[in-house]
Amino acid sequence: MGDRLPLDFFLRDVLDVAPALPGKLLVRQFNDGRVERYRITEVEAYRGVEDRACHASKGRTPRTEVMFGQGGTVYVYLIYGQYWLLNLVTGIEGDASAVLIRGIEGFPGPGRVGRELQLDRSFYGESLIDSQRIWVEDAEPVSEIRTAKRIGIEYSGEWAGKLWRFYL
DNA sequence: CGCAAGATTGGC
DNA sequence: CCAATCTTGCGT
Repeated sequence: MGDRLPLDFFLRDVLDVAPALPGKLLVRQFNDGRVERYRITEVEAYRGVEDRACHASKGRTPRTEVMFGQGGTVYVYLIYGQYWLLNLVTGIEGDASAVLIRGIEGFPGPGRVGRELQLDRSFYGESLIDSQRIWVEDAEPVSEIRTAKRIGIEYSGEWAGKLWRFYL
């Protein structure tokens, strides 16, 4: 079992943080005290106000507010009225970047991740450094990280072509 | 205030 | 292919 990833891990460019996440352990302590560790298998980087695929490109709104703050926090949002998608905010204040957790071992797909982890709006802004219910732990380095285009953002023009998806 | 679209999933 | 289900940003 590794150590919890410290604040410094998240205070870097999202393009440095995202590829470092596959293989690491996403840890969740549920209400009944049960602790589960899930190996992260797939993520995507969303890089600030310039990245048209990033929600922060809409500007600072109640929804994107947390992304504009310092990294090391959780950004969750409900999509299609059904799934809570989990993002880890990265960078220094103002970077407005985050990593979408697209898959964990046994639960591929961002919607499935949120369902397995029983996420809801109360996780918005949660600190990955202090939280007693969700955090990330270090693990053995993985051999190879693959890259691909991000999924479901065809509307974002040139940004749709970036190889900002990272997976095992 | 109304409305269309959404970083998805599962079923037909 | 398409419905589910509801929040959000934007236009009127």
